[in-house]
Amino acid sequence: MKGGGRGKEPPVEVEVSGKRPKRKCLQWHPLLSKKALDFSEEEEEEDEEELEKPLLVRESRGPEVACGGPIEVEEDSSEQRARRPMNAFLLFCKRHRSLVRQEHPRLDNRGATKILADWWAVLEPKEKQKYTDMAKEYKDAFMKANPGYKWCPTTNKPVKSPCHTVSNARKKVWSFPSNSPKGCATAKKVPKTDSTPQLNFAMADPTKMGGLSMLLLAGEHALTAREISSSSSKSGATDVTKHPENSSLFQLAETWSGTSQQGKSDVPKISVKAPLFQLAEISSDSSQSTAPEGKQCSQSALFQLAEMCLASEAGKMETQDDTCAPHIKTETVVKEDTGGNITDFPLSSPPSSSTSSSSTPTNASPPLLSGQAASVKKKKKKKQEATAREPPKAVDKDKIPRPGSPKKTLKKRPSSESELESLLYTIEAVAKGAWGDTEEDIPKKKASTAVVTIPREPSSPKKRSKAKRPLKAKEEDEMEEDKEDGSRTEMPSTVETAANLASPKKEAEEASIGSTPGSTEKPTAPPSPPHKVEEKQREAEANAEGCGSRKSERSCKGALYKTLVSEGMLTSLRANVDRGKRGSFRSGSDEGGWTDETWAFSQMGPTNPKKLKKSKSKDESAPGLGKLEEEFEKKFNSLPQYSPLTFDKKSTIVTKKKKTDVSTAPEEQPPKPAKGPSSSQKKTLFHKIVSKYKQKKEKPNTVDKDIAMHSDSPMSDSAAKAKQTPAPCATTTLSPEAMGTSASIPVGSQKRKARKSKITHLVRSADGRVSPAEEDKVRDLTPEQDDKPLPRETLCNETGCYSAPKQEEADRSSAPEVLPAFFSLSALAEVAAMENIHRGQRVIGDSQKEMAQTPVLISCADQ
DNA sequence: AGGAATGAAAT
DNA sequence: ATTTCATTCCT
Repeated sequence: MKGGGRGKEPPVEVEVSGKRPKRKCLQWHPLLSKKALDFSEEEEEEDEEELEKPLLVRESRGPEVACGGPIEVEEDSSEQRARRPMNAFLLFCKRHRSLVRQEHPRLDNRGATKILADWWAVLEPKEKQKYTDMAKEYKDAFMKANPGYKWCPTTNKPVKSPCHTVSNARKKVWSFPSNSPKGCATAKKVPKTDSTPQLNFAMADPTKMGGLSMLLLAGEHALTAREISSSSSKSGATDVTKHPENSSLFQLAETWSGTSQQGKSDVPKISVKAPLFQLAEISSDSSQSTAPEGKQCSQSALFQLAEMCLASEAGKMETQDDTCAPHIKTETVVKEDTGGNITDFPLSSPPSSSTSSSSTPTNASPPLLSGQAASVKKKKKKKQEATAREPPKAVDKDKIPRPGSPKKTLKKRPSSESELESLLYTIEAVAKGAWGDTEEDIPKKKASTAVVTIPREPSSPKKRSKAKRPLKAKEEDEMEEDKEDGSRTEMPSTVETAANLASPKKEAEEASIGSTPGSTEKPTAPPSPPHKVEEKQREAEANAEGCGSRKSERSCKGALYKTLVSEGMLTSLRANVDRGKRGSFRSGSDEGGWTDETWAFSQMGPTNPKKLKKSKSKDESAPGLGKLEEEFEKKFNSLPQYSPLTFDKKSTIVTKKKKTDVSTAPEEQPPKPAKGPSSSQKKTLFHKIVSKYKQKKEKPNTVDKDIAMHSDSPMSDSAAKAKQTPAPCATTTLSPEAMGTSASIPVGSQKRKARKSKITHLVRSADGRVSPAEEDKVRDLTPEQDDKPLPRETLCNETGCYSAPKQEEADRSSAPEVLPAFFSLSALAEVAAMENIHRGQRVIGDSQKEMAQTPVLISCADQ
C-alpha cells in the first residue's frame, strides 16, 4: 500500500502533467508552509504555503484507509509533486524576466536569462538580500511542509537504468522522500504538524488554500459531473447556483456533504479554524440532511446549502469577521481567495498533495516509499514506464478511479466517476482545511468569478471582508438578472463604496505606505473598484443579453445559469474578467496595481486551463500561474522590481565600485509599489523618464546603457537607428545580451557550463576579470561603457580594455550619473505622465535621440 | 525537447 | 566537484 501511493501518482502525473508538467504542476507554494504570525512579507508567503498545504491534506481524503495513496495521488500527486523552492536568483528572474523581455522583445529567453544574470550580479547585496530572504523563507516553509523533501532524488536513480526512467524516479523521490514512508497512517500526521502546531497549523491551513482552489475546481467538476452524470441534479444545481460563486459553493457543499457521507469527517481533524468550523457546520448540516440519500438528495441539500450560504453570506457579510482569529482569518481568506481563483491548480494540486505528506497521512505515506517509488516516478513523462516498473503504481491505479492509463485519465476526467471521486476527495480536503475560509472566500470568489475581483485579492485580506459586499453588489447585479430574491437588496452602491474606501486603506496599511494610497501600487485598489463596477455592469449586460432582458430574472435564470454554469459560465466569467483586467490593466496600465491585476489575471486565466484551457493560458504576461501562485506572486511582487535602468546604472556603479552606497536603496520601492511596469508601456515610460532625466541633468552616464538597451529592441528595426550616433564602434550593441553583459559589468555568467555557447559571452567574473574571449566583446561594449567616465576607469582596469568613452557625451550627455538607479515605477510613471502631458513631443525627441545612438552602435556592432 | 542563468542541495 | 533541478520561454 504504502508504496502504492506514490507509485500511483507517477502515472497519474504523467497523465495529467503530460504536456505541461511544469507549469501546471503545482509548484511548491510558499503557502504550503506558512507560519502563522509574521506580518512581514515573508509571512505572507508562508500563508500561501498554508494554502497549498491543503492540497496535501486533500489527499487525505478517503484514502486514509487505504493509505489513500493510490487515490489522491493519482491526480494530485502527479502534478503536485512539490517542486523545489526557487532560489533567490530564480525569484529574481521570475520577477524581472518580463521586464527584460519587454525591453528586448526579440531576445530569447536565454538572452534574457543572461541579462538577468547580469542584473543579478549587479544587484546590490541589499537588494539581493530581499530575494535571498524570500527564497530562504520559501525554502523554510517548503521544508516545513515537506520535511523529508530532498532536492535531488539521488540515490534512487537506480531506476535510471533505463535511462529515461531515471529522471522520473527522481522526481518522485524528490518530492517526498523521507517522510512519508512511514506508513500511510503515520504519514498522516506528518511530523511537522505534530511538532509544530502552529506551523503545522499552517500546514493544515494550507489545505484551505488548496481547499479553495479545490473548491472551485470541485465546483466546476461537480457541475460537469452532474450534468453528465445526472440530469436531475442539474436542475437543482441550476437553481441553486444562480451565481457562479454560489454555484461553486454549493457544489462544494454538495460534494463536501457527499464526502462527509462517505465518512470522511476529517474536517475537524485538521485544525479547522473558526471560520472553517462554521463552514463545516453549515456544510455538515446540509450534508446531514443530504447525507442519507445521496445524490438525489443532494439537490435538496444543495438548495438548502445555497440558502444557507446566502444567508450565511449575508450574515457574514454583516458580521464580517465573526470568526475568531481575525488576523489569521484574514490571511486565510486571502489565501482562499487566491485559491479560489486559481481553480486549475486545485485539480492538479490534489495530486500534488503528496506534498502534503506532512499534513496528511495518507498521502504522505505513499510518498515515503518514495525512495523507490519516488524514484520511479520521476516525471510525468516517464511515469508510465515507472508505473509499470513498480508494483505500487499498479496498485494505485487500481485504487484510482481512473481506469485507463494516465493519459487516459486526463481525458476521462470528464468522465463522471473518476472526476467525481476526485472531486469528492478534493472537496473533502477542502472541507477539512479550507472550508471555514471558504465561506468567506466564497463571497469573494463570487465576486472574482463574477468579475473583477481580481484586484482585490491582492488587496489585503481584511479588505476581503468588506470587499465581499462589493462583490455582493456585483452579484446582486447579476442576481437581478439571474434571479434572486431580493435579499441582496442590501445596498449595493453604498456598500461598494465603503468597500472601496476600505480596501484602499487596507492596502495602504499593508503597504505601509500610508501616505499616498493611489500612488502606491495598491492604487489599484482604488481603481479597481471602479473597474469592478464597470465589469459588473458589463456582466450584467452580458447576462441581460444572454437572457434577453433583465426582466425575467427567473426565466433567464435557468438558461443563463446553465450557460454560465457549464463551462461556458466559467468561460464567460473568465472572459469578462480577462477583459476587465485587460481593460483596467491597459487603462490603469502603469501605476494601477498592475501587478495585482495582472496577477489576478493570471489567476483567472490560468485557472481554468483545464476546462477552458484555451482561454489563454499563457496569454497574459502573467503567465499562467496557478492561483496559489498568484498569491505567491503577490508576495513575490512585493519584492522590489528594478527597472532596467537601475540595473544598468548599478552595473555601472558597481563597476565603479560596487555601490556607491546603498543609496540605491532609495530607488527600490519598498513595499509593493514597485511593481513592474507591466507592459511595454512602462518601458516606454521608463525610457521617457530616463530621457527626461537625462535631459534635465544632462550628465553623461549610464543612461546610455539604458538607451542602448532600449534601443536594442528597436535594433531589430534598426532602420532608424543608424543614423547619428557618433560612436564609432559600439559593437556591443549586437545583442542586448552583450550589451547587458558588458554594460552591466562582469557578471560571471557561464561559469558552470561552458557548454556550447559559453564562449559567447564569456565572462567576466564579478571581479571584473574577463576572459580572453570576452575581451573582444568587451571591446565592443566598451564604447558604451565609456559613457561613464568614472566607471570607465574601473571598468578599464577590470575589463582590461576600454576604448575611450566618447560618444555619450557627444550624443547627449544626458544622463546624470547619479540618477536614481531605479525609479520607483510609480514615480517613473508619474514623471512620464507629467512629461507626456507637458511635453509629449520632447520625450519623443529624446527617444529619437536614443534611437539614434543605438543605431550607430548597432552599425558598429555589425561591423 | 533543449537550453540560458544562478543557487542550493545532494551526491 | 559535479549533478540536479527550480523558472521562463523561445527555437
